[in-house]
Amino acid sequence: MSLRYALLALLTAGPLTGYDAAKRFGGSVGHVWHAPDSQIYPELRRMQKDGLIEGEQVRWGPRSTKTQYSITDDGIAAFRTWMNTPLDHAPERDAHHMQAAYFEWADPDHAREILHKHIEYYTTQVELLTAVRDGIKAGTDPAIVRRLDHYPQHEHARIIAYKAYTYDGMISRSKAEIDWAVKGLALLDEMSHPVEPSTHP
Amino acid sequence: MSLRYALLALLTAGPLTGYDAAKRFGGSVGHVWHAPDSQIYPELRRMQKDGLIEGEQVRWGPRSTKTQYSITDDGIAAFRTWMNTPLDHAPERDAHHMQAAYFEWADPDHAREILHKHIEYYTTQVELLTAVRDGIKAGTDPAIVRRLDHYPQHEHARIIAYKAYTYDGMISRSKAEIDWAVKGLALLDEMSHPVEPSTHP
DNA sequence: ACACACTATCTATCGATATAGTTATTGGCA
DNA sequence: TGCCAATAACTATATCGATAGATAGTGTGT
Repeated sequence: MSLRYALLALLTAGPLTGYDAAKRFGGSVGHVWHAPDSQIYPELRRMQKDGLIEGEQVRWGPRSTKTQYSITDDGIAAFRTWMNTPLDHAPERDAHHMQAAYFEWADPDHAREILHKHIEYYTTQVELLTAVRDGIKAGTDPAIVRRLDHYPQHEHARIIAYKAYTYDGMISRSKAEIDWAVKGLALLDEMSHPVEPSTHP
Repeated sequence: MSLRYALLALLTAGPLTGYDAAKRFGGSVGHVWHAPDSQIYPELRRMQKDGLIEGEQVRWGPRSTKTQYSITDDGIAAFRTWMNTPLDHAPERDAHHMQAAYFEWADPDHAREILHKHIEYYTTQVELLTAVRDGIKAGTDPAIVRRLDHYPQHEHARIIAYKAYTYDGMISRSKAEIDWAVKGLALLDEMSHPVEPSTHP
């Protein structure tokens, strides 16, 4: 169900084609919510059927059209309702942490490689997320620019603050993953080469 | 595919029925990997068909039997291979952070409730995870006791250390979620009631 | 003898995701 | 003019996962 609300959220910043939405989910918004186009097109049609959005054929070059979707009043109401509803917490399903729990089954070098990949991945994430957050705060991120255009000045600070807040959370989480993996490398060292006997008197 | 390896991991500590596995995923192991029984029974049959596990009919009371599965050599090899393989990182899909990004659409009181629920959930998680981790370290957790029984003494320290390490990671993550939500409450306060004009001279 | 909670297994269905395509058009560049 | 990347839209398939059941035997207590 969340894809639906992710799409409604995008549409509160103005009309989009399915292709536009797919691009967003592949770009900056995709760091919080990702979806492939094969999910987006059918979902948009379902949402139109449910009256949450309207599709309009707009010109695309001289001899073709594309479908541009706009949020309806019903869509806005549904989005507002969802925004006021606490979400359930999905049961954990974390393959990376599960794998680490059984490192005694891995070669130490492979375990190290696994943790290095983890660090690498989240280091990239931190960079990407930080860039997006800074772009949001500076008002240069294209998505936020487009959004602010649709809202009065006095709401801009709030809109920016909540988005930056979300990205701050994602950044903290990524940094926590890096810290965890670094600790794991130390643990692997500790468990691999035997402890030197103490030379204390 | 990860359910398969989660099941193999469980089976490296001894044979299990589908019901046993379902109980584990509902219990302490379930904090890292959860699966409903409706997924477990068919997956076990597929794994048997693939030669990773063997099923044996064992007596259950005077007039019934149950199927107990044991890991095969092929299963051990497959698990070891997986344990040496870095996993892909799934694209983000975080409804809670996404929702927070659009808090300007929520009533401030509802947004606060949402964050309070978040704090409540992860506070419970921290308690549960800490209890499990301490039980692992103390060697009282039933799952770890059963596992250690199957392995020589000199491996016990490693087995315990990696499992405690995993739970430490989950605990840190849960605490990070709590911190994030607490910051969110402060932000909501800041954004809701207007800043008093400074009375500085 | 019966109630009842627990153990054990299995099925059906729906929606969500991942993967991998196909088809066609546009707009810019060589 | 022809090529090509990007745009646009859609399809097909498979697996995953959530939810809600059905069915039946076991062990305990009354």
